[in-house]
Amino acid sequence: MRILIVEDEAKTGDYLKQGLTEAGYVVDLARDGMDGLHLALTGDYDLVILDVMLPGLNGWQLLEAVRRNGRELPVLFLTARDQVEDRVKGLELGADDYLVKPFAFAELLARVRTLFRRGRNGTEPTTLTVADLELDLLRRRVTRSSRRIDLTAKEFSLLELLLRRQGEVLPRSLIASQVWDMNFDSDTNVIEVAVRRLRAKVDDPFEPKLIRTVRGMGYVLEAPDAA
Amino acid sequence: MRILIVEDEAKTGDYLKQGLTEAGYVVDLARDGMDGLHLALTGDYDLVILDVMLPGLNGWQLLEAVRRNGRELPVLFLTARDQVEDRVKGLELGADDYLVKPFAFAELLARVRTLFRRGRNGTEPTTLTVADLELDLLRRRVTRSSRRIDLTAKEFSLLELLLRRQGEVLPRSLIASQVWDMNFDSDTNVIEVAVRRLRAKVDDPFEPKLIRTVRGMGYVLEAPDAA
DNA sequence: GGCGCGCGATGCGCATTCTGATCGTCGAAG
DNA sequence: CTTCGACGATCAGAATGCGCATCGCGCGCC
Repeated sequence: MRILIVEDEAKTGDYLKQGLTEAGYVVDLARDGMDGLHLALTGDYDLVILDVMLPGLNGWQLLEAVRRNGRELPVLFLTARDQVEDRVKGLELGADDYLVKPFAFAELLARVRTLFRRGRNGTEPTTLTVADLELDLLRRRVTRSSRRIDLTAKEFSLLELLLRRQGEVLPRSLIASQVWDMNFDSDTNVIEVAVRRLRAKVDDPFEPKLIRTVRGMGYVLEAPDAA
Repeated sequence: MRILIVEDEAKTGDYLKQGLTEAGYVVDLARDGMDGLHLALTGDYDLVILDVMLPGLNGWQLLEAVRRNGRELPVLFLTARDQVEDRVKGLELGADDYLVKPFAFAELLARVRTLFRRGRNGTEPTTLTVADLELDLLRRRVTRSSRRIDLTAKEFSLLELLLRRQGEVLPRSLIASQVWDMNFDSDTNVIEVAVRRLRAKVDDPFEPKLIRTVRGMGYVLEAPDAA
């Protein structure tokens, strides 16, 4: 299992390389976009981890070049929190997943493993679903009962979090730190409002309701079973 | 479940140690970075709680050293509010979560439990049971005899504590500090009231009664079998 | 430069929790 | 066996604080 990391920031790059090596992968590290592209085209990698901000050639330019060469290489994007636009671009270009910096290493590892699984079984669609609700990470599209739903960036991000951890009650502090980059100032209710808007789009026109409020605790997304 | 706390400030350290011990964990406390590192590498811990500001060796240096030794140890960072930079560094180094000081103890406890669930993948169970009573931590749901019971936040928290320490007689002072964030003012009877409400939901409609009062001592939850 | 849409802040209603008073019960001692 | 003291149980009203709907600003797009 060979992984190529393209990351210019030395500290992060070394850290990633070390961690993934310890996890049992063979890892190469390129420090800029041109090196990265060269390695990606010549080396025989099973996965590329790609920083968006790179000197020389940025992440999605690199990805574009790789795709033009007809490579099916799975790509995992790393983006800073304020580069959502880039992230979207990357996904449209055929990145298979992305991770917002800063991230927990365990999270990265999990994504990497998922990508490998996918790679072997042929390309599975990168979608998250619950009941008749479906979220397509690549196309950034949401449907429910086959009806297309348009979401804003925040709404999408929130729904994505809820879907990734479906069945779990997510405390507001967690949501705040994941979807916004704030350390929960309790004197704001942005979260409630965001949930309200999300519900208006994905729950109000449909049955059953998937987003449940757990008073004093947070929110869960789940298919309400009997009992 | 063994936890290592590395914290130089005596007050905070003692407070954490006491609280986590009462919650049922085995806790060691190191007062500086070098001690902490030594313990982290030699002791067999399931989680490290790490202050960023430490004499000798700071939090992320310690973390880096641990990672270099190939340890998969889950790490929870404690950072002051104005040390967001440090926090980011910590996360890049593979911290699994962070908490901004000052924090509510309940918040810490919740994070610790989440880390156990995720890190060890089920070492810490996601559901607690006694007799036909079942409590699902992730979904925050309670059932008895397969009948769904809706609990409020406080009720849930209280029942969770009783279940985690089932068979033990829990003094009121302990309950007060774990479920409420207070140091027992004896001139209130909130606990009795809360126990009453909880009993009304989980014991009154069922047999056998699981919550028992031990006069002069506190409360126990247990299945009243022979003995 | 105007317009529209997405975002975050303010004020209300209600579930939940606490307060305080009273009643019940357990245990010990006369 | 009876009585008394103390601790715990219970109840109803009060207060807290949470979650929701509405409102106005501001950014981005045309």
